[in-house]
Amino acid sequence: MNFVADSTKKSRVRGRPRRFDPEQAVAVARELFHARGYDAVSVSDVTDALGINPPSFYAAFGSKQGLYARVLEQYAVDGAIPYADILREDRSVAESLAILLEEAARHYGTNPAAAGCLVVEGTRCNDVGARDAALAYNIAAETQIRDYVAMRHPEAAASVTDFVATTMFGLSSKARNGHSLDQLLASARMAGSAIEFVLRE
Amino acid sequence: MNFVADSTKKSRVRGRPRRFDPEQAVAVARELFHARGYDAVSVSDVTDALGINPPSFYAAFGSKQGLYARVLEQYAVDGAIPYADILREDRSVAESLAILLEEAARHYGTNPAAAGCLVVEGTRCNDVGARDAALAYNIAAETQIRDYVAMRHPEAAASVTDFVATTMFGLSSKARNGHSLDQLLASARMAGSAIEFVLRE
DNA sequence: GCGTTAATTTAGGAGGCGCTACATAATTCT
DNA sequence: AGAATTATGTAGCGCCTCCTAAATTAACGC
Repeated sequence: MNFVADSTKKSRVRGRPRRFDPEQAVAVARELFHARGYDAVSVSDVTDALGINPPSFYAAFGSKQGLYARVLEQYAVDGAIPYADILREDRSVAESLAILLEEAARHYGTNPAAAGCLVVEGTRCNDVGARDAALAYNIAAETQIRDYVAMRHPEAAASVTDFVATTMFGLSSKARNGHSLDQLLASARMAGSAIEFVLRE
Repeated sequence: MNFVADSTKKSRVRGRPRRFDPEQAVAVARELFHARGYDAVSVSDVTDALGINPPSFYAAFGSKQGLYARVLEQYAVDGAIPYADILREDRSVAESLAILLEEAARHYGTNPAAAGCLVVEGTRCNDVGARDAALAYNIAAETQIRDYVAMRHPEAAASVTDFVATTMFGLSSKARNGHSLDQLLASARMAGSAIEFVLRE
C-alpha cells in the first residue's frame, strides 16, 4: 500500500512499509496543535487521530517535540504569513507594516478551529523544548521585520518592531479568546495608524 | 476563621489550630502562579513551598481551582491595575487610556519574577475552570474600560476597548517573553498615540 | 479527665503523561 | 527459500497529576 501521491517516490525501501504518510500525519498533528496548543495535545491524542500505536509514532517522529518541529516546519512553508511578499521595497515601511498586521489579523481570525498563530502560541507553552523551537521561528520573523524597517528608518527599527510584535501577540491572544475577524482587523488597523504616525516623514 | 487581618488574632476556635496562615499561603501561591502560570504550578509545588501536606491544602482551599480563585481575589485587591483611579473624568479619554497602557506596561514589566498580568495569563491556561475564573476578571476590566470610553465616545467604545485589550494582552505576552520595561513602555506609548489619533476631536 | 472539634500526618488511589521492550508481520535482497 | 530489514501491535513502565481515606494530634468546653 503506497500512500504518497507518488509519481516520484517509488524508491522502495527494504522492510515492512509504513501504513501512514508521515507528512499527512504532520498535517493532522498541526491541526491539533493549532486548535489546542502544544501542552493540551497529548501523544495519545495524536496517535488516536492517526489510528496508529505509540511505537509507530515514535519510530517516525522520535518524540512529541520531534513531531512539533516537523509541524513548525510545515507551517512555515504553507501556513505562516508571507513576510517576504509583504515587506516590499516599493511601498512605504508604514504601509507594509499596516498590511502585515492586517494579514496577521486575517491569518489568526479566519479559521476559528485554528485561532491565533501556531508559532506565537508555541512561544508561550510550558515545554522548554517546544517553546524554544517556536521561539526560533518567532525571532527569525521579528529579525526580518527589524531589518526591513532599518533599511529606511534605522533609528525607529527596534521600537517599531517591538510594537508590531507586541500587537501580533495581542492579536493572536485575542483571536484565541474569541475576538472575531472584524474585531481583529479593526485592532490591526488602529495599530497600523500608530506606526504611520511614528514613521511620518 | 481566624487568621484574618484582625490585629487581635484572639478569636480562638475549637479544634486543632492551623499551622499556617491561609492568607499568607494565598500570597505564596500567587507568586508561584504569577511566575509560572496556572498549568505549570502543581499542587505539590504549592504544598512544598508552604511546608504542608496535601490534606491540609485541600481542607483549606478545596481544590487547586479553589486556591486560584483566592489568588485572583487577592490580586484584584492589591495587585491589579487601579482602573477606577486611572479612568478619570477630569482628563480626556485618550489621555486616560494612554496612562492605562503605560501603567499596564509598568505592572507587567517591573518584576521579572512575575512578568505579565496574572489575570490575562490566566485566561490563556489549559484548565477550563481556572480559565473561566480569570476570564471573569478580564471581562469585568474590559467592561469598565468600555463604559468609560462610551461616556464620551459611544461610537468608538467597542473598537477602542478591543484595541486597548489587545495591546494589554500583547504587552503581557511580551513581558513574559523577555521584553524589558523600557520596551514595554515604548510599545504602550505607541499604542496610546493610536488611540489619541482615533479619538481626536 | 472526658468528649468534641478540627487540623495534622501517613499513605496511597485513580488516571494521565511521554515513552519503550518485545515479539510479530510485511517487505526486499541474495 | 532464507536472511535482512523495518514497521507493526500488545502490553506496560516509571513518573507525575489532583486528590482522599484513615488514623493521629492539639486545641477547646465541661
